[in-house]
Amino acid sequence: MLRLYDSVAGEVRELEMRDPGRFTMYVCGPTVSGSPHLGHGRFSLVWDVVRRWLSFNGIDVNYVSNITDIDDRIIARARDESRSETDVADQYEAEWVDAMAALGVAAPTSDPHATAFVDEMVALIEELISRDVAYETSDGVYFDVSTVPDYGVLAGQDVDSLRAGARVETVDEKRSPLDFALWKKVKEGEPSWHAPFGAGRPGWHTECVVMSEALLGDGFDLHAGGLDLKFPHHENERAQAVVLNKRFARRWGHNGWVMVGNEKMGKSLNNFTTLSELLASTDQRAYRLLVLRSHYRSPIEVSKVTLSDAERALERLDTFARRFELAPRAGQVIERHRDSDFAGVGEQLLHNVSTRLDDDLDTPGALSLLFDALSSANSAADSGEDASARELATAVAALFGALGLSLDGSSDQEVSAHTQSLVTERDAARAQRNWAEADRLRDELVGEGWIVEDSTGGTVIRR
RNA sequence: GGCGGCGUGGCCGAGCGGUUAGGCAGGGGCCUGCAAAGCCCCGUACUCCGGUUCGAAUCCGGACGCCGCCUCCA
Repeated sequence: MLRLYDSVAGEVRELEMRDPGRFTMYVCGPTVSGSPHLGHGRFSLVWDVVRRWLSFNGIDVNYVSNITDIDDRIIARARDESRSETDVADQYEAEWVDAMAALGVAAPTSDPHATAFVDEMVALIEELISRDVAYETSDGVYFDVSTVPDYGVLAGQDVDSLRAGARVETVDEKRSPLDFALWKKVKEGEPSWHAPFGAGRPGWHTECVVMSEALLGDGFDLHAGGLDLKFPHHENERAQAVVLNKRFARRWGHNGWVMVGNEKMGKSLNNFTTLSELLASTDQRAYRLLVLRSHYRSPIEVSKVTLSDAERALERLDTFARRFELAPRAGQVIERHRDSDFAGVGEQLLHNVSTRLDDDLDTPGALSLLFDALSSANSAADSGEDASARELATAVAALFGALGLSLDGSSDQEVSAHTQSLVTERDAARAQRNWAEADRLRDELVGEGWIVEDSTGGTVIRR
């Protein structure tokens, strides 16, 4: 079973399942107030890999990831652009869905929208008020963090030190600067929902508690997201649940940032590359490979250099797939372990890779094994050991598939009659050892954009 | 101010006390008519200074540099 670093325990722990064989995970999704960027891509890819790995191992994964479709920034943009909040949210949700599909991120089992759960949020807030852990002010309802004994576990600090560093002035009626909004009362021109404590909209932290509990039930197995959500978002979610004696999430996982020139990429720094920009200019698999190449908790540097680096590695993988005609195995959505993919030396590879991945998702370690195996398979094939070469190659492809990376072994291209005749002529020239003519024909093919390679079967071309 | 993280060879990036990470780029070689692909070999690496140890990139202490969280952010 997969072991992952748990942010509350502060150590790597084996995941546990509330219901054996069925894994429940909640990943905080995007606020659809703008175009998704590389940071969104990273968290999606990381947790997609976790999901795929569990699934590959025969576990049914219930993967919930929300869409926050009401929020201050959505309202601000709607106002700036003189359109409705719904319009803004719909546009960026559509962009989100497209980007996820392009990245090969499997669609969530459920994708709850915050606006569809407002009634449940209101009910939760009422309960928190009745328990006297939340209080109303003139502009909203706030959660009193002093009522949660271990508030700060995720931040790794106690309440006093958090309070000391708080950069928010206590100019309102909040009891503590750390208290956070459960409900924001409506202001002029804002969308709102009715509530006993005044019309308004839910706070972000309340949304995820309600949606995760509603769809996965209490004590679900893993709550994950980007490191920047650890505090205060996840801390605050947890506070609301814990104060009501709920177990909430059994494990908490956080992935590292995307860095841009030594700075964290983020909305506040306005230094982000959108996913559509990325996907328009690179192989769609390049970012996934980049993400897999570093540990999920480490920061990653995404640049033109690291991306093109990944693209070259993909070319090598595709060449490999072509050599072993692995195309039929490519591009499957959620792979399940199949014994037929892992025979002989391939089974050994599966074992070794599993050991790495189960150890806090050591994808860099797994990749190094896969690349080693790739070389070994090529080597075996070079020396005519076809059986073991094929065992390895099949396993390599299946394991890349398990990580969501499909190898493109396709070679069928549209070849015009003219191009085909050049190929035929070249083979004839080569048969006559007329190298000058063969080279001239090769140059002509290359001039048309083909990559030309000689094989035992003659000239092979591809784009 | 509080808390946390990082500093590895040209670049990216693993490493959690002793043995090859891996990728990309570069050099040499094998194979090939020449290429391409593939395979093999190679590189000045662990910020610095102390310490622990038979042995440290890896543990401890210190210095320097960098980043993040404590506010919306994946």
